[in-house]
Amino acid sequence: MSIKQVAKLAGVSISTVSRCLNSPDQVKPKTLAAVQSAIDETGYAPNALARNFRRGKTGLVLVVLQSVGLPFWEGVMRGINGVARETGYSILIRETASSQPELDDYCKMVMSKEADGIIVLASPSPISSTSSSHYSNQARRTPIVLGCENVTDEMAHIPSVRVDNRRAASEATQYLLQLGHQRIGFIAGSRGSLLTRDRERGYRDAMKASPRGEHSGWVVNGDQTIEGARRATRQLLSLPEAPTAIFCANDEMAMAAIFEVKRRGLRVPDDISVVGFDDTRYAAIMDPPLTTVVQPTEEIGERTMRRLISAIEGHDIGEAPEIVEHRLIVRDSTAPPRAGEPDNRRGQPTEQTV
Amino acid sequence: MSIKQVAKLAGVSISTVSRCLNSPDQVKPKTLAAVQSAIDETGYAPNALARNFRRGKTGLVLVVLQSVGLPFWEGVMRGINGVARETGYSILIRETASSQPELDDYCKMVMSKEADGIIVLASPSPISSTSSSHYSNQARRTPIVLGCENVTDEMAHIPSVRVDNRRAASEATQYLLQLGHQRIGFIAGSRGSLLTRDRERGYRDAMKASPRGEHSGWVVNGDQTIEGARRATRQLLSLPEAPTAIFCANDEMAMAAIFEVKRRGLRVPDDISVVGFDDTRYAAIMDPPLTTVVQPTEEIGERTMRRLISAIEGHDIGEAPEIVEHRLIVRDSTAPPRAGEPDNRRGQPTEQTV
DNA sequence: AGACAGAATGACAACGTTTTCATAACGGCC
DNA sequence: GGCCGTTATGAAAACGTTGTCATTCTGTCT
Repeated sequence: MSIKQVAKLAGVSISTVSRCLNSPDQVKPKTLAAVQSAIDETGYAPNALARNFRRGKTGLVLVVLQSVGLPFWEGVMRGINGVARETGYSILIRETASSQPELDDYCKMVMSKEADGIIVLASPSPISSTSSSHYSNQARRTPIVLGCENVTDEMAHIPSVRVDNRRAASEATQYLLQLGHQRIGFIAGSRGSLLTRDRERGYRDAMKASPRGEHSGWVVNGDQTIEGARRATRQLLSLPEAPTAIFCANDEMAMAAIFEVKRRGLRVPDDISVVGFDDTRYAAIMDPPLTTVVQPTEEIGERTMRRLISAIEGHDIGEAPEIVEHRLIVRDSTAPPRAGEPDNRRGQPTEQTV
Repeated sequence: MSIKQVAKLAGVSISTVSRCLNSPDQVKPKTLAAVQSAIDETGYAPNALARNFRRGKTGLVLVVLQSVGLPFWEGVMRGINGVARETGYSILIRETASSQPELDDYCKMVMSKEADGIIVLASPSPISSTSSSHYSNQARRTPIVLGCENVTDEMAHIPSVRVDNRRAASEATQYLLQLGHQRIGFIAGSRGSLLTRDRERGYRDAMKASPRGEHSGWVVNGDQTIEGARRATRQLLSLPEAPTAIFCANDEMAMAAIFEVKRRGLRVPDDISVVGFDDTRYAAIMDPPLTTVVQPTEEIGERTMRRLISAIEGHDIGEAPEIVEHRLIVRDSTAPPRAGEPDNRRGQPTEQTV
């Protein structure tokens, strides 16, 4: 079942068989047919291991994400996969959820030819504080692109494809301000992530520009989790002057926020408006359907992958982020604040606080 | 940066360097140290391509799933990943969402040494009608395990790890019957999938065993999609005698069903009870929190992976499915039917029907 | 000291491709 | 028919590792 048997059976040399597979136009039709039938007869399948070894390429792209199963990545992965199929790459997945290796470890996988390049979609702690210089050296030579820049500061110089998180968040906040909200809370994601910090900055930009100025007390850490966002929401709702609107750094936390708001007996959007970020597949069928910032996820995936491939092929792709367009999609989770101030102590939780 | 340079620098042969890496105890401490420092100096990283080629193993497991981003697979993938890390395998992802290759194509990837084995988590059209015999031959030699058996009939004999979908669905239906519901609708998944058919069978088992007998008209195809489930729900709600409870083949469709029920102005569970299947990460924070069947997803992932590895190592793993325990978790989306029949024409849609 | 067992190391083949280079076949032209 | 320019094919090296086998070294025992 190696190329040698096929060659013998077809009565040609192994070079010819190889040529039949890789550049059939260089071989005479008659021999091509002979080889083809020998291949059919033996059921020969080229050994990818040998080929890749010889070529010095794995044909693999390492995709690092927090966890499979987070709806946001659906579109991004679709984009990546589309380009992968088109270009012959396969996708190696590594989840950071359980263990949290450093970026260096991923770069080593490229050095040791376990993959040709890296796409980082999420990485809670991608880099140790001690090895940052080493990392830089390593990463500079390694084809690597960030999708959505959901990463920490130290990686800020690595090429990325993403929306302008800061502007998007600013616009979403402005939208709430225009509706008439003045007390707007922000539920941030995980501490380390640039993406989250950018969104927080956008929120602050908009708040600062508003007549009421900045309300730094209204930024609460939701920790990028459902539980964290619920906790954050409870915090916001128990403030002496509770916000009339909550902007969440992603849809999942918005879902959690809405859940908590309702548990207090408050209504969305009547008592509290909620805005999310991402427009995941469930945003439109939530109750109420969620006003949120939509990112062109598939495009992000595609462009991330193309940029990475370009880097793998040795081109200089620079450091500048590629910015794609976002858009605020208004659904039913937002409304002007009520004339009378919402009384956030009115409702009782319908369930024990976890 | 190959083993040769290291050998030269350390003043030893390449065999010794190789031994230092693979069985350090067979080499004298002094030479080990010399080699180690040579490795450090050169920054040498073993070429995985060459090693795998030599060993004839890819160290890769192909995981086929419908789409990254579907919450259900989160736990399963975590289980798979845990075992993978422990055993040194990496995970190759292939999504069937966009293109739908046949199972044969995946088997070919194993034959051509692109992966060592296959885990099928979902596959809408895994096998062409024409090549089933060929497939069987191929698949019988190929290490392959199904997780959750979300697959078509022709693959029924392939080893799998899953819950007893039929019994689980039957029990969930029985629960609704015990609550007092008589008219219970079922929203099925995609046509081809065994898993879905098993759940439907379980539903029918329970309905047949109940005094009211079977109501085959109440099985509607939800197509495993949000849109499909919404359509199915609308269908059920416009029946002359609309059901007072709806059992959905998965949580996502249950979310969609609840959304449609509410759009009609009906309440869950007051007017209509809804039961899901899977207990995804959003089930508990839906409005109302969803009564659903929970599967031990992480355990499924783990056992699937272990079974596959066993097959890869040449052991006979048989054909019998490994069954893991399910459990109905009751939340707030289910309640006894109201004394008075719900009037399902009362409410008006609050939004255009899509 | 010599011999010998055992440990440590080295030389080299092998894995299955691709690719370069040289050779052989081919076809057209004088 | 011989010559030449193409085109088609074959021989062999190379990719970097592992593993087998033979060899050398080390230390211990007589």
